[in-house]
Amino acid sequence: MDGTRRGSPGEAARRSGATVTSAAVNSRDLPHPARAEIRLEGVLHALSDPLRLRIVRELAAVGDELSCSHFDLPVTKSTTTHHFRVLRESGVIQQNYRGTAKLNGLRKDDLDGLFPGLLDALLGAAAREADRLGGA
Amino acid sequence: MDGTRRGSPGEAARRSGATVTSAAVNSRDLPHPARAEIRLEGVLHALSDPLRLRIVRELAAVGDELSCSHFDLPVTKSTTTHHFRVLRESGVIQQNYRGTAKLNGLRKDDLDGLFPGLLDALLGAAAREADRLGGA
DNA sequence: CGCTTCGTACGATAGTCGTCGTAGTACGGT
DNA sequence: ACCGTACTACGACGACTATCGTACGAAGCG
Repeated sequence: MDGTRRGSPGEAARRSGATVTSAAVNSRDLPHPARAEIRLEGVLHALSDPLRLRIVRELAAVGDELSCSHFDLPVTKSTTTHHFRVLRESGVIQQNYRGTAKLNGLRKDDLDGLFPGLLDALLGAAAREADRLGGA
Repeated sequence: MDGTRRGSPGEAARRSGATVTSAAVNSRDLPHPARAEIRLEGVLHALSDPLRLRIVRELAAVGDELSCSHFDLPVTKSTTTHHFRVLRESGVIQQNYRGTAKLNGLRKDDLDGLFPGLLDALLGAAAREADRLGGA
């Protein structure tokens, strides 16, 4: 599977919103791929994991940013961090530190810009499958 | 990643559609997952490999069944077989022996039935990305 | 029948992935 | 200053994956 070298430091240091409410504490910056850096294969791979798909679905349902600790996943903290990192590095979500918490938000605009209709189709498919399998 | 252990030989030996275009020479039968057995995560995982995505794209573009040897992939025969198997076992394609050749066809009906709009969105996204990246 | 073509099966190997535990860093409250 | 909370980093481990090479089976053609 090739590999989106995560090493490259600089770049992609822009926050979209600027968080005007308070002082915008961006002491720690996290490396995000720029929109043009997002690869379809990476997105599909990120979403091919049940845990990650679940995270994305919840994020989409809420429509807002959620902290990592908000999710009640059946894995340890380390693993959770790992999954969020995969999602961030593939360009599916964006993460910003907010004090001690880290807020995760879907990069819906970027995804829709690159692949119109894909995210909705994916989310719809996931909802359908959850309904189909969970409808016991 | 768990799930779908392919190791077990027997099992899942049902063809769903049967899709009998012609005389259907089914001397050697290949195990396909039934429509209800297809899992979104499996499909996404299958499509997250560049080689396999390319195969599916070509299959969709032609709209017909193609033999394995039709594809000119930068890997050996063994690896090609492997990729086609992953695609078949995830429910993305169906394979039928036709004399010495093996015809591969997209399971568009099943996929559309399970996840309406997903395949088209995926194909569209792949086309867009190919255009974006290959537009050098 | 022998030979070629098409594809499979069976290792083998190197790399990636998901998972964990432990230790560590950053921020905020008391 | 101290401690708790939130998340990370690193190392490890087992499982899976992509790739290969070689050997094999099945269908068709001379």
